[in-house]
Amino acid sequence: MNYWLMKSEPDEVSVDDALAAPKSTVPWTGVRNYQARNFMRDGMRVGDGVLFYHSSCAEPGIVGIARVASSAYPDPTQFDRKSPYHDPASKKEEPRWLLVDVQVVRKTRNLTLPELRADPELQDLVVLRKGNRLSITPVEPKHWKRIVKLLDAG
DNA sequence: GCCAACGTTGGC
DNA sequence: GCCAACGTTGGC
Repeated sequence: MNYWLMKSEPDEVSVDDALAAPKSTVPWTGVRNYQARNFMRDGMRVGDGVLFYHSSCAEPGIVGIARVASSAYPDPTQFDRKSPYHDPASKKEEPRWLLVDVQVVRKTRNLTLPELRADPELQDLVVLRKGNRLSITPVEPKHWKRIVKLLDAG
């Protein structure tokens, strides 16, 4: 079992939006970065733990615990001309972009970015690295445990 | 809105 | 294959 942190802009899909969806599950559309795609394609398994992170918002931070709910499959928005994620270079028979379904297990308090940065045990969390822009990053088990502990501590 | 950091594109 | 120009991310 692996662990991941996945960023979503709450203006697009917030943790509340995901909770309100059928089975609290949303397709993780719009990933257009090869490294992030490869994590979904090659690294993720159903049941993997996911930290649901809100980015590009007033208070960035971890706002929920989720799980990987499907294996990787083609992201339909790449073929949708009206979608901002449309990729005219991608072919149906050879899709360039993939996604997984993500199921929210529980909403948590917002464990904010400053709190994460302030924790000595999370110094080398991938998402905290300078210049990191990847929307999907692996999370080490020790970091997962620490973060869950911080979330439970309220 | 600014801008640092990084990824992608395309001319050569 | 190099690398300058450009585009995007995302915190502030």
